[in-house]
Amino acid sequence: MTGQGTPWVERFPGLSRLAPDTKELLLSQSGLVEVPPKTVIFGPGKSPENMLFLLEGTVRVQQVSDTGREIVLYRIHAGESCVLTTACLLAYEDYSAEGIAETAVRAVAVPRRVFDDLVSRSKAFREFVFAAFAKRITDLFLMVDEVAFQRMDVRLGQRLLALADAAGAIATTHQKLSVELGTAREVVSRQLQEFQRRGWVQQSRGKVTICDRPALENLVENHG
Amino acid sequence: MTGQGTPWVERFPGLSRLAPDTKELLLSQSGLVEVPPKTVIFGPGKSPENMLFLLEGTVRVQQVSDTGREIVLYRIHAGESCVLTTACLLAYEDYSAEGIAETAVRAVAVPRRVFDDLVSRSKAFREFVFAAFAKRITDLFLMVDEVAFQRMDVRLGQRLLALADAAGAIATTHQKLSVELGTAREVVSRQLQEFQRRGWVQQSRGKVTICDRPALENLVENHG
DNA sequence: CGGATCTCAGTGACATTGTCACCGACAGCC
DNA sequence: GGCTGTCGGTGACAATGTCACTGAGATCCG
Repeated sequence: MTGQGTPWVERFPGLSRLAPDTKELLLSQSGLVEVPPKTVIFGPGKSPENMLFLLEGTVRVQQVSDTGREIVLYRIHAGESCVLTTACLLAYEDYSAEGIAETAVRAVAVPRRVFDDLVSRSKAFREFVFAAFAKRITDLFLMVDEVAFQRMDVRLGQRLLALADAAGAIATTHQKLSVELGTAREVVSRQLQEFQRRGWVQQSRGKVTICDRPALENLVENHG
Repeated sequence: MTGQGTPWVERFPGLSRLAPDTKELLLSQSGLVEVPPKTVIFGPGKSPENMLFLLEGTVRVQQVSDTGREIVLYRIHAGESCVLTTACLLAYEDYSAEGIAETAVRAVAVPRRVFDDLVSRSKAFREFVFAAFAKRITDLFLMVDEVAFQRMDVRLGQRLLALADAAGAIATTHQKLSVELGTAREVVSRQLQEFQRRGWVQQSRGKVTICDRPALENLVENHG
């Protein structure tokens, strides 16, 4: 898997510091995988057998409740790894989270055996792995905090700002936004109407456009 | 730290499988710590420098929101380790979780250097560590699910059942129960009144007693 | 003992959010 | 054109969160 040009390990901030022989091992023992958008990469009844390192695209990880409702837990972007989710799934069978390719995804698959070998040999690799775990766990702490204590309008404002492109446009439905926040569609509709009434956003079918970004930012900053 | 009788590593399900020399290393390079109840073991502005393995007692980990509200994230019991929380705190300074000794706690402290050495050398130790991470993360997934989607009466019922002793007694205040669930005291008071009205619990100052355990279990099972 | 003070729990009014049932508007597809 | 599915709007109601206030026990100390 030594591609032309810069090898992929250089694109991972934490991995570029690996020793040359470790990089070589990682490069030679891994394989490239590509999946189309909307592929379910892992989920109930579908465990991954490899650790993935994302080169391109994003993977959305969401929890599906037995009540049928859903909430987005986090996303894995290019330059990040799936190690922790994968590790969880390997250790515990009774999970209910699923990972879905939001875009076309290119990733490097590292077999479990190679992963374990690398953790054993390389201190830099260990630091990469533990940093990924740590980041994920602190993010989940903040997630719990947000879901438990933050007002809906603030959370919606946050997501709109995070999902908007440079022009302030967001191509999504109220339904999808409600899954982002783990709430009901009607709640999103009501909040967006209120935002529109205040002149902060414009709506059309399947699309939301931010008109007054500073106003939304102010809402988020002052959390109410 | 080679105590009399069985060494402490034998009390950890995942560690008893370590190779003899690894156990020896762990035993010789670690120290015993004891802290009184209510000690803040880690928290904002107080990073721990060691990984802890709990021999006795429990540690409560809770998130403190900037709004002043709190929620219990999980507990660490005897036979479990603090590795992941510790790892997080070492990696990220801007956390807002804190760990508090609920009881008197006896624990073994393993320096970071020794921890890293063990991860490098022992496959069994790696499995122990990754299993701990995996368990914690899947638990946090479920926690998010519960906070986002579960009804308050069901969640309160769960906690009452979990916290009650054999006689069904729970020595706690409504305030403390509200922190367990991340809600307001008034909400707990109202729910407990409803439970009492139905004859499921008895209340007195600083104490709740379960009278009809099957009824509560039924509430929890049928989640409504 | 009596009073000051604190914690604990109860209450009502109200705001926010979740649930349910239903409706019409729009887009794609024969 | 009509059929069908998705998308979004609406009103009524239930559940939960917020606020201000109350009194009942516990503790402390004079």
